[in-house]
Amino acid sequence: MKTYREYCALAQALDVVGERWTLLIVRELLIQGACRYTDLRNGLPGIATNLLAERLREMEKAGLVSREDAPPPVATTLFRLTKRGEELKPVVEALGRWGGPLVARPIADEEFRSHWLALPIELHLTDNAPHEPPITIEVRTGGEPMLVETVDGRVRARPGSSDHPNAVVSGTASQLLGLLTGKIDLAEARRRGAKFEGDPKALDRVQPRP
Amino acid sequence: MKTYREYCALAQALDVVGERWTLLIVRELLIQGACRYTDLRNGLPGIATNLLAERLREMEKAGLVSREDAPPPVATTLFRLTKRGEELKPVVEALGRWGGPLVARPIADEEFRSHWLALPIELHLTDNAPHEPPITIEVRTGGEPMLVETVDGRVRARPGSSDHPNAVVSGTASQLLGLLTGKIDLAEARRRGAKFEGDPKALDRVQPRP
DNA sequence: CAGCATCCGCTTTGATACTG
DNA sequence: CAGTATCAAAGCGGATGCTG
Repeated sequence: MKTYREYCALAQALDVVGERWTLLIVRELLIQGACRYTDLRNGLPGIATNLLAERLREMEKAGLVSREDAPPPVATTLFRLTKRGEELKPVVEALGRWGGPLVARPIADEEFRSHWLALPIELHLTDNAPHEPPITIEVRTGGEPMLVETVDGRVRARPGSSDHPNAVVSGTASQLLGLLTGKIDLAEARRRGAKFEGDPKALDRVQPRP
Repeated sequence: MKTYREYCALAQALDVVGERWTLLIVRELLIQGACRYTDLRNGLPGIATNLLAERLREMEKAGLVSREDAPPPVATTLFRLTKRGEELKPVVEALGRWGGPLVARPIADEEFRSHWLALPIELHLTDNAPHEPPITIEVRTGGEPMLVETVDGRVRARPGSSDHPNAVVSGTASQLLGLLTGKIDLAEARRRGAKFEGDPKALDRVQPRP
């Protein structure tokens, strides 16, 4: 990217992360941790492969990303955020918060990956009873299932499933997003076609209090 | 900008504000309030005039900016952030904070406008004695002077000068930035060529406490 | 198959000139 | 002052091919 050539922290930040795709690559690495090239491509529908390679090189040079060889038997390259790269989390969160209203609607003709739910979940959900025993909700939509867990008074989301979750929800991305962020209640979510099994109190536990 | 077509708040936010120049236009309007076209051009060195016009049109359509005719006798068009546009402040602050380390060095061959100091000043400075009478520091560098004031326990910065400031500092952008954000002390700033007149306690009042 | 590099057509940007 | 018009250069997207 052509630099703005301004002595201004904002402009210099944009010189580094303002190019197309860069912050979405950061999103993938924040959510998924260390990623293979192919994992990144799957999480970034529409990116041209040469652009992904170029961005990763630039981000490595800028100190945002490090490249490491996975130990045998995997023997593949892993990309990981550096400390400096992780520090972009507040930027991603601020943008995600601002963009929240833009996805408060049914999903249109857009791509979706279930692990993207991790962002709004960790942004909007809270543990309303941090001293109770932890709970787990399994969230199923589209591809891989996600686990929503209370831990240390925070709500965490990660790919995976559980043998004994307190509840299991499934539905479209917008149904689950609306339900989890408390924009709609369980009855409304069911009316719209979402499925919920297990303890409704688990949902109350993490939905943001109005 | 081509949209990412992802059902993700971050991607949708970037669809709106991710294009080149857009967040810098937001910076100008956040710092300066309502601006004429020419004011914006002056605060965005290097922008092509057709791009500025195009971005303003897009931002108006996206609901970030409104256009109003200034009352006589000025009779010019003013651009102003809408409520939705103002809500980008946390995004600009997060990026500015992340970019801070990138300008913790002498100014190189880069453009600088004194009003850009408002961002780091309001971001890093605090009123360390909110119950004392308010103070004012005049900051002179490059073009127009800036005023740094304590008000309601916060530190505010705006273009302008004062008849009886508690102190007046002048120097290069990097000297003033280093001094105000407490990265260097007064003696060091003077050693590097900055001038300071008035009450050194005014500086102590607002420099961030380590 | 994972991890790219190359090529090509299209879009966006930047610089300059010009206008009501 | 507040833009529009024009055009070259750079960036992007898509397809394809190469290498360990």
